[in-house]
Amino acid sequence: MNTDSELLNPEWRSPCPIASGLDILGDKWSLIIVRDLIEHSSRTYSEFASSPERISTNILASRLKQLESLSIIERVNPDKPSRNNAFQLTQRGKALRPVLEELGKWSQIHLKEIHPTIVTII
Amino acid sequence: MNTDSELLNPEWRSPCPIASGLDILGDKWSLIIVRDLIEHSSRTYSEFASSPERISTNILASRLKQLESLSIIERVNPDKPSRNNAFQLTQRGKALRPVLEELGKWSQIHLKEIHPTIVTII
DNA sequence: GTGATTAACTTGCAAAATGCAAGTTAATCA
DNA sequence: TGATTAACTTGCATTTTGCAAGTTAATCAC
Repeated sequence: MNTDSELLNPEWRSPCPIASGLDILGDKWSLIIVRDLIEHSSRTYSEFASSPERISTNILASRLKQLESLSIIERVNPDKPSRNNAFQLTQRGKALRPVLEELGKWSQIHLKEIHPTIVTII
Repeated sequence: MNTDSELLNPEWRSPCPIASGLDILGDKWSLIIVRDLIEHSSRTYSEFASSPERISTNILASRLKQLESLSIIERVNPDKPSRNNAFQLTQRGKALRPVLEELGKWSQIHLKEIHPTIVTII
């Protein structure tokens, strides 16, 4: 599990902004969560869990904590109990949209020949 | 290690372009290699290994194979022996530049308060 | 109000990926 | 032609991921 210290000070491999972005977002799941929140604007724990990529619940909990600690996502109702208390993007999280848009565009063009069922949007 | 089958048909979690991009590039190292090639246009194995992020050599070899199998990178001299035979980006690899640019921009703005030594470019 | 349901997690363990140090091989240099 | 070294590979420890099952507390039906 993630300790508070891991959440509050990630380990940075270098001063490079690209490497630093990958230090916190460079894995298979973090940006999937951000994508869900760009598409749906607000999502509960179980809605994330039922996305087609099927993240497992322990990884989901761990990533939500990390993204919240980085102020990329936040609770819709911070003072209410967690049941049905959805997550949403902060301004910082919304600012990731161009990154995902460019990745999506690249994938649509360059993966379609090796990924037969990839979907084209727009 | 990567088998030929893993290299030739990655496992796609879903038809979503963003998820599919992350299926092949969503890890801590693949985009670091692409970044090095955007900065330097051509790099040898040992030059990659001496980047400040210090990728270990087995992971480096594995990622270079995967990126080559995806036609994101290629050998500068495909018919020469591998010693001093550098890698370069293909057109497909060069097309990742906007993804890295957007990630770099985001990181410069949003990580500087939690990453004291992050570098600002431009 | 109370018992059943269920959303939001946590836990335990197996499997896979990563990281480190040391080794191997073959091209080139002196 | 022997020494050097770039480009890997191998073996093993550590960390991360994934799966299945369990726990807890809020809400719903009565």
